[in-house]
Amino acid sequence: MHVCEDGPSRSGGGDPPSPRRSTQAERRERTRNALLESAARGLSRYGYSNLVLEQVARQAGYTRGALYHQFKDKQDLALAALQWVLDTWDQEVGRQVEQESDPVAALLTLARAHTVFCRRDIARVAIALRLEFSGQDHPIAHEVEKGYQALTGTCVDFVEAGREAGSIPDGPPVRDVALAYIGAIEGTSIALAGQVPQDAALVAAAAAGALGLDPRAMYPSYAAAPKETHS
Amino acid sequence: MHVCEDGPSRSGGGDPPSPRRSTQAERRERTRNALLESAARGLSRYGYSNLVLEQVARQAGYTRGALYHQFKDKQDLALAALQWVLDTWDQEVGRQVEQESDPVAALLTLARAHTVFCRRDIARVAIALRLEFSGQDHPIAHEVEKGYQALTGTCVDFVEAGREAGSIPDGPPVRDVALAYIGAIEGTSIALAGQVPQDAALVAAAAAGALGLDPRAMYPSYAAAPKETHS
DNA sequence: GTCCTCACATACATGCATGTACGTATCTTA
DNA sequence: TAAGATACGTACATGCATGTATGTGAGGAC
Repeated sequence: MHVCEDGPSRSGGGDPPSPRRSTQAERRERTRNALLESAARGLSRYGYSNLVLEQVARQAGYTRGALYHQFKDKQDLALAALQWVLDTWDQEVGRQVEQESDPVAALLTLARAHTVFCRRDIARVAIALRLEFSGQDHPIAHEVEKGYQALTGTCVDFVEAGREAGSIPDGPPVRDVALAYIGAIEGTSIALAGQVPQDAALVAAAAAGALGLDPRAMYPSYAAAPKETHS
Repeated sequence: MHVCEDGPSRSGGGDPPSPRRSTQAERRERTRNALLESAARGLSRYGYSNLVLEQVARQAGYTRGALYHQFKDKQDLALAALQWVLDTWDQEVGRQVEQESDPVAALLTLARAHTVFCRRDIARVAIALRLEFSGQDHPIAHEVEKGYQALTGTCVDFVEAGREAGSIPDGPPVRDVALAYIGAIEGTSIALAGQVPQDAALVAAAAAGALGLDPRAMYPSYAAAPKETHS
């Protein structure tokens, strides 16, 4: 967002059709974002069918009129909210993962960053929509599955790279391991929502377990434990 | 159920007011079970709000009339279906866990048995209801939370016992570990639904990770994975 | 300043699922 | 067999949320 404030007054010299600053568009964007965030919270809390647009709009400080002015219908709003959450996820989680070179480090960073991401109310949007629409021929189902498939693809690549590098042991098919890894992260992140200090370490431990890695090597909390060398 | 079949024909001699076999109650029970199973599948697939009673009854071979004759309203049906699932879980999973003496063995048995339990359509009932009602003051929410708290209590006890026995390493608070363990099992079980051969081992691995145990010690798949005609 | 457009609010219409009242057939008791 | 109860089907009423049409006031172009 390369905006500064309002009150443009760019009354300088030669200015072609340069809108000094589109106050209209800015206003529109603001309310749109407020509606999207409210919708995302509502979806995460109540799911799609239980989501009442009156409450969504009210919680954002508007009425249903504003909502129907920006979005075609309820489904359109849900899709936009989902996209908004996925974008936020990419910014906050994907960005960190990209900076890791080692595949195992990337997977564990993803687990921890996702846990932090889940500390908000927005976190259960994806799983809620998936539970409600999975297996149906519905645009929302398709969008959610697309997101999951992208994530799965990334994880499959990391697991494969880790196995080739020898840092992830052989075992079940790579795809199944990746699915288990994702499921473990999601499940533990939701189960531990709010347990702020310990959540990241435990999610990483569960993720490590799905990958076949010793979880005690992951975080300092377990470092003090007696070295239980396996047979 | 101590029933045999229908067609009694107990036309022997002296028969006092012995109802040959309560055909009415039996009939009622049959349709009740059919409706409960249908409702459980529906809840697992669509959630509560998306659950249409017309479909529930139809899928069981009845109409909404039969449903409203047996259950007070939709909420009553959902509560009964939830109870039905929990009872089934106790029979199929809890029974096996009780027979384990070692706490770690019990926890891993629970993980594997739960995975097998989840291979049906009934499995997502609990998490679906929890997602839809958590944080609300609703009877369904209370019932679901009661079930989760019972499970959590059991797992907390096992983790404590395991730590005292030295088979589970020290680390985060016991309760957090138990929550992570349960979340890992749920998440992986759902994510791997259908991957019949490998699911149990991977769920056990994720659960082991949450507990701080080396997952490779858990299942033979990782012990000897030499072949693997990976493409 | 006039006109137009856009952002948003308000009021109305529609649909759909729930819940209820009532009708019918089967079983039970005498 | 007759009378009552019970299991279930059918038809109607209600509520609630969505979607649409219409109104109002604040920008922006001239």
